[in-house]
Amino acid sequence: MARAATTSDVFNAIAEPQRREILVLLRAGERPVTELAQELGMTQPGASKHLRVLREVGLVRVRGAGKQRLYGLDARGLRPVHEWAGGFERFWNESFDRLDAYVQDLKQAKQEE
Amino acid sequence: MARAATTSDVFNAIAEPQRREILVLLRAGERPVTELAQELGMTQPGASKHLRVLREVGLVRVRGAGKQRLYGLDARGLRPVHEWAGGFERFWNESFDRLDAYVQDLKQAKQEE
DNA sequence: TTGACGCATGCCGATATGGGCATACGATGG
DNA sequence: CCATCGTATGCCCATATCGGCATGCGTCAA
Repeated sequence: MARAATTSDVFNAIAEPQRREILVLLRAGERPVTELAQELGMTQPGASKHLRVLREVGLVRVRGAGKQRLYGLDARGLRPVHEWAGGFERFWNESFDRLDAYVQDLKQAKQEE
Repeated sequence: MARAATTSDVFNAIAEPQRREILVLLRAGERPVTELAQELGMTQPGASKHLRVLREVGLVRVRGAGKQRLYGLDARGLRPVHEWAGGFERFWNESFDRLDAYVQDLKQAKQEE
Protein backbone atom coordinates (compact mmCIF):
# COMPACT_ATOMS: atom_id res chain seq x y z
CA MET A 1 0.00 0.00 0.00
CA ALA A 2 1.34 3.37 -0.93
CA ARG A 3 0.29 6.68 0.44
CA ALA A 4 -3.44 7.24 0.61
CA ALA A 5 -4.99 8.70 -2.49
CA THR A 6 -4.61 12.43 -2.36
CA THR A 7 -7.92 12.71 -3.99
CA SER A 8 -10.07 11.46 -1.20
CA ASP A 9 -8.93 13.58 1.66
CA VAL A 10 -8.67 17.29 2.23
CA PHE A 11 -5.65 16.83 4.45
CA ASN A 12 -3.89 15.14 1.62
CA ALA A 13 -4.99 17.68 -0.90
CA ILE A 14 -3.49 20.53 1.04
CA ALA A 15 -0.30 18.63 1.72
CA GLU A 16 0.93 19.93 -1.59
CA PRO A 17 2.50 23.38 -1.33
CA GLN A 18 1.44 24.41 -4.80
CA ARG A 19 -2.11 23.45 -4.12
CA ARG A 20 -2.07 25.54 -1.01
CA GLU A 21 -0.81 28.43 -3.09
CA ILE A 22 -3.61 27.97 -5.54
CA LEU A 23 -6.13 28.17 -2.75
CA VAL A 24 -4.55 31.32 -1.44
CA LEU A 25 -4.61 32.90 -4.86
CA LEU A 26 -8.24 32.04 -5.30
CA ARG A 27 -9.11 34.01 -2.22
CA ALA A 28 -8.76 37.04 -4.42
CA GLY A 29 -11.38 35.76 -6.80
CA GLU A 30 -12.01 33.34 -9.60
CA ARG A 31 -9.43 32.77 -12.24
CA PRO A 32 -8.94 30.78 -15.39
CA VAL A 33 -6.40 27.98 -15.42
CA THR A 34 -3.85 29.72 -17.54
CA GLU A 35 -3.72 32.71 -15.28
CA LEU A 36 -3.19 30.55 -12.23
CA ALA A 37 -0.46 28.67 -13.99
CA GLN A 38 1.32 31.88 -14.82
CA GLU A 39 1.01 33.40 -11.40
CA LEU A 40 2.37 30.28 -9.79
CA GLY A 41 5.02 29.66 -12.35
CA MET A 42 3.80 26.27 -13.39
CA THR A 43 2.73 24.76 -16.66
CA GLN A 44 -0.88 24.77 -17.71
CA PRO A 45 -1.22 21.00 -17.48
CA GLY A 46 0.38 21.18 -14.09
CA ALA A 47 -2.13 23.69 -12.86
CA SER A 48 -4.98 21.70 -14.34
CA LYS A 49 -3.91 18.62 -12.48
CA HIS A 50 -3.70 20.33 -9.14
CA LEU A 51 -7.03 21.96 -9.75
CA ARG A 52 -8.49 18.57 -10.48
CA VAL A 53 -7.42 17.33 -7.10
CA LEU A 54 -8.78 20.39 -5.37
CA ARG A 55 -12.00 19.95 -7.27
CA GLU A 56 -12.32 16.35 -6.24
CA VAL A 57 -12.07 17.15 -2.57
CA GLY A 58 -14.45 20.02 -3.07
CA LEU A 59 -12.14 22.87 -2.23
CA VAL A 60 -12.64 24.46 -5.60
CA ARG A 61 -15.47 24.93 -8.07
CA VAL A 62 -15.45 25.40 -11.78
CA ARG A 63 -17.67 27.50 -13.87
CA GLY A 64 -17.59 27.40 -17.63
CA ALA A 65 -17.32 30.88 -19.01
CA GLY A 66 -17.30 30.47 -22.73
CA LYS A 67 -13.99 29.19 -23.86
CA GLN A 68 -12.65 29.57 -20.36
CA ARG A 69 -13.18 27.71 -17.14
CA LEU A 70 -13.16 29.89 -14.10
CA TYR A 71 -12.02 28.32 -10.88
CA GLY A 72 -13.32 29.62 -7.62
CA LEU A 73 -12.67 28.85 -3.99
CA ASP A 74 -14.99 26.82 -1.82
CA ALA A 75 -13.25 26.93 1.49
CA ARG A 76 -15.85 25.04 3.45
CA GLY A 77 -13.75 21.94 3.26
CA LEU A 78 -11.00 23.68 5.15
CA ARG A 79 -13.12 24.09 8.19
CA PRO A 80 -12.53 20.53 9.41
CA VAL A 81 -8.83 21.12 9.09
CA HIS A 82 -9.06 24.28 11.12
CA GLU A 83 -11.07 22.54 13.75
CA TRP A 84 -8.85 19.52 13.91
CA ALA A 85 -5.77 21.63 14.43
CA GLY A 86 -7.72 23.79 16.85
CA GLY A 87 -8.25 20.72 18.96
CA PHE A 88 -4.62 21.03 19.95
CA GLU A 89 -4.74 24.66 20.86
CA ARG A 90 -4.57 24.15 24.57
CA PHE A 91 -1.48 22.08 24.05
CA TRP A 92 0.52 24.74 22.36
CA ASN A 93 -0.65 27.44 24.73
CA GLU A 94 -0.16 25.39 27.82
CA SER A 95 2.95 25.85 29.91
CA PHE A 96 3.81 22.36 28.90
CA ASP A 97 4.53 20.97 32.31
CA ARG A 98 5.46 17.64 31.02
CA LEU A 99 6.83 18.98 27.81
CA ASP A 100 9.29 21.15 29.66
CA ALA A 101 10.47 18.05 31.35
CA TYR A 102 11.07 16.45 28.01
CA VAL A 103 13.04 19.38 26.80
CA GLN A 104 15.26 19.46 29.83
CA ASP A 105 15.65 15.78 29.58
CA LEU A 106 16.66 16.06 26.00
CA LYS A 107 19.16 18.76 26.70
CA GLN A 108 20.99 17.01 29.42
CA ALA A 109 20.70 13.56 28.08
CA LYS A 110 22.67 12.67 25.06
CA GLN A 111 20.96 14.02 21.95
CA GLU A 112 18.03 12.07 20.77
CA GLU A 113 18.88 10.46 17.41
CA MET B 1 9.82 14.46 -9.04
CA ALA B 2 7.51 12.57 -6.77
CA ARG B 3 5.53 13.90 -3.91
CA ALA B 4 7.36 16.16 -1.50
CA ALA B 5 9.08 14.37 1.34
CA THR B 6 6.59 13.84 4.13
CA THR B 7 9.35 14.41 6.57
CA SER B 8 9.99 18.04 5.88
CA ASP B 9 6.57 19.49 6.20
CA VAL B 10 3.95 19.41 8.91
CA PHE B 11 1.16 19.52 6.36
CA ASN B 12 2.52 16.38 4.83
CA ALA B 13 3.05 14.72 8.15
CA ILE B 14 -0.57 15.13 9.14
CA ALA B 15 -1.80 14.03 5.74
CA GLU B 16 -1.63 10.50 7.06
CA PRO B 17 -4.75 9.47 8.97
CA GLN B 18 -2.89 7.16 11.29
CA ARG B 19 -0.45 9.87 12.18
CA ARG B 20 -3.31 12.16 13.00
CA GLU B 21 -4.70 9.47 15.24
CA ILE B 22 -1.41 9.16 17.02
CA LEU B 23 -1.39 12.86 17.73
CA VAL B 24 -4.90 12.70 19.08
CA LEU B 25 -4.02 9.80 21.32
CA LEU B 26 -1.01 11.61 22.65
CA ARG B 27 -3.20 14.43 23.86
CA ALA B 28 -4.07 12.14 26.71
CA GLY B 29 -0.46 11.84 27.71
CA GLU B 30 2.82 10.19 26.86
CA ARG B 31 2.90 6.62 25.76
CA PRO B 32 5.37 3.98 24.75
CA VAL B 33 5.42 2.77 21.18
CA THR B 34 3.92 -0.61 21.84
CA GLU B 35 0.93 0.86 23.57
CA LEU B 36 0.28 3.24 20.71
CA ALA B 37 0.59 0.42 18.25
CA GLN B 38 -1.99 -1.60 20.14
CA GLU B 39 -4.45 1.20 20.60
CA LEU B 40 -4.33 2.02 16.93
CA GLY B 41 -4.29 -1.54 15.74
CA MET B 42 -1.03 -1.34 13.93
CA THR B 43 2.21 -3.20 14.17
CA GLN B 44 5.01 -1.97 16.36
CA PRO B 45 7.30 -1.23 13.43
CA GLY B 46 4.47 0.60 11.79
CA ALA B 47 3.93 2.79 14.80
CA SER B 48 7.64 3.43 15.10
CA LYS B 49 7.79 4.62 11.53
CA HIS B 50 4.94 7.02 11.89
CA LEU B 51 6.40 8.31 15.10
CA ARG B 52 9.66 8.89 13.34
CA VAL B 53 7.97 11.14 10.84
CA LEU B 54 6.14 13.01 13.55
CA ARG B 55 9.40 13.39 15.40
CA GLU B 56 11.16 14.76 12.39
CA VAL B 57 8.64 17.50 11.88
CA GLY B 58 8.73 18.20 15.59
CA LEU B 59 5.18 17.25 16.45
CA VAL B 60 6.32 14.67 18.92
CA ARG B 61 9.08 14.27 21.45
CA VAL B 62 10.72 11.20 22.86
CA ARG B 63 11.95 10.61 26.31
CA GLY B 64 13.86 7.55 27.26
CA ALA B 65 12.33 5.95 30.32
CA GLY B 66 14.48 2.98 31.06
CA LYS B 67 13.86 0.30 28.55
CA GLN B 68 10.99 2.25 27.15
CA ARG B 69 10.72 5.32 25.01
CA LEU B 70 7.85 7.56 25.93
CA TYR B 71 6.40 9.65 23.16
CA GLY B 72 4.78 12.95 23.98
CA LEU B 73 2.95 15.56 22.03
CA ASP B 74 4.48 18.85 21.01
CA ALA B 75 1.61 20.52 19.27
CA ARG B 76 3.33 23.80 18.57
CA GLY B 77 3.90 22.74 15.00
CA LEU B 78 0.18 22.49 14.46
CA ARG B 79 -0.30 26.15 15.06
CA PRO B 80 0.74 27.15 11.55
CA VAL B 81 -1.75 24.69 10.18
CA HIS B 82 -4.48 26.13 12.31
CA GLU B 83 -3.59 29.61 11.22
CA TRP B 84 -3.32 28.76 7.60
CA ALA B 85 -6.73 27.18 7.55
CA GLY B 86 -8.02 30.06 9.63
CA GLY B 87 -7.01 32.36 6.84
CA PHE B 88 -9.98 31.03 4.94
CA GLU B 89 -12.49 31.46 7.69
CA ARG B 90 -14.24 34.42 6.16
CA PHE B 91 -14.70 32.40 3.03
CA TRP B 92 -16.59 29.61 4.61
CA ASN B 93 -18.66 31.93 6.77
CA GLU B 94 -19.43 34.33 3.99
CA SER B 95 -22.74 34.14 2.18
CA PHE B 96 -20.72 33.16 -0.82
CA ASP B 97 -22.13 35.67 -3.22
CA ARG B 98 -20.11 34.43 -6.06
CA LEU B 99 -20.09 30.87 -4.87
CA ASP B 100 -23.84 30.73 -4.91
CA ALA B 101 -23.67 31.76 -8.49
CA TYR B 102 -21.36 28.89 -9.22
CA VAL B 103 -23.65 26.44 -7.59
CA GLN B 104 -26.68 27.59 -9.49
CA ASP B 105 -24.67 27.57 -12.61
CA LEU B 106 -23.59 24.05 -11.96
CA LYS B 107 -27.07 22.89 -11.33
CA GLN B 108 -28.63 24.22 -14.45
CA ALA B 109 -25.70 23.72 -16.71
CA LYS B 110 -24.85 20.23 -17.70
CA GLN B 111 -22.93 18.51 -14.94
CA GLU B 112 -19.35 19.55 -14.64
CA GLU B 113 -17.07 16.64 -15.53
C1' DT C 1 -16.49 23.82 -41.99
C1' DT C 2 -12.16 25.09 -40.53
C1' DG C 3 -8.96 27.23 -37.51
C1' DA C 4 -7.63 28.99 -33.19
C1' DC C 5 -7.73 29.19 -28.46
C1' DG C 6 -8.27 27.28 -23.55
C1' DC C 7 -8.09 23.50 -20.94
C1' DA C 8 -8.11 18.45 -19.72
C1' DT C 9 -5.99 14.02 -20.30
C1' DG C 10 -2.98 10.30 -21.29
C1' DC C 11 1.44 8.38 -20.92
C1' DC C 12 6.15 8.05 -19.12
C1' DG C 13 9.75 8.41 -15.66
C1' DA C 14 11.83 9.18 -11.18
C1' DT C 15 10.77 8.94 -6.68
C1' DA C 16 8.73 8.33 -2.13
C1' DT C 17 5.29 6.15 0.45
C1' DG C 18 3.21 2.76 3.77
C1' DG C 19 2.95 -2.02 5.15
C1' DG C 20 4.98 -6.58 6.18
C1' DC C 21 8.75 -9.09 7.86
C1' DA C 22 13.11 -10.06 9.91
C1' DT C 23 16.56 -8.29 12.44
C1' DA C 24 19.79 -5.06 14.66
C1' DC C 25 20.18 -2.03 18.69
C1' DG C 26 20.06 -0.25 23.52
C1' DA C 27 18.93 -0.76 28.24
C1' DT C 28 17.78 -3.58 32.14
C1' DG C 29 17.96 -7.63 35.04
C1' DG C 30 20.17 -11.77 36.49
C1' DC D 1 28.60 -11.35 30.46
C1' DC D 2 24.27 -12.98 28.74
C1' DA D 3 19.27 -13.27 28.06
C1' DT D 4 15.36 -10.49 27.48
C1' DC D 5 12.33 -6.87 26.60
C1' DG D 6 11.07 -2.61 23.97
C1' DT D 7 12.16 -0.19 19.81
C1' DA D 8 14.23 1.24 15.63
C1' DT D 9 15.79 -0.09 11.04
C1' DG D 10 16.58 -2.22 6.75
C1' DC D 11 14.68 -4.34 2.77
C1' DC D 12 11.09 -5.48 -0.53
C1' DC D 13 6.74 -4.77 -2.87
C1' DA D 14 2.76 -2.51 -4.83
C1' DT D 15 1.19 1.73 -5.52
C1' DA D 16 0.44 6.70 -6.03
C1' DT D 17 2.55 11.04 -6.74
C1' DC D 18 4.21 15.10 -9.44
C1' DG D 19 6.31 16.83 -13.55
C1' DG D 20 7.02 17.06 -18.57
C1' DC D 21 5.32 16.43 -23.09
C1' DA D 22 2.03 15.63 -26.66
C1' DT D 23 -2.44 15.45 -27.82
C1' DG D 24 -7.57 15.21 -27.44
C1' DC D 25 -11.78 17.89 -26.85
C1' DG D 26 -15.05 21.75 -26.52
C1' DT D 27 -16.14 26.53 -27.65
C1' DC D 28 -16.05 30.49 -30.42
C1' DA D 29 -14.86 33.26 -34.63
C1' DA D 30 -14.48 33.68 -39.54
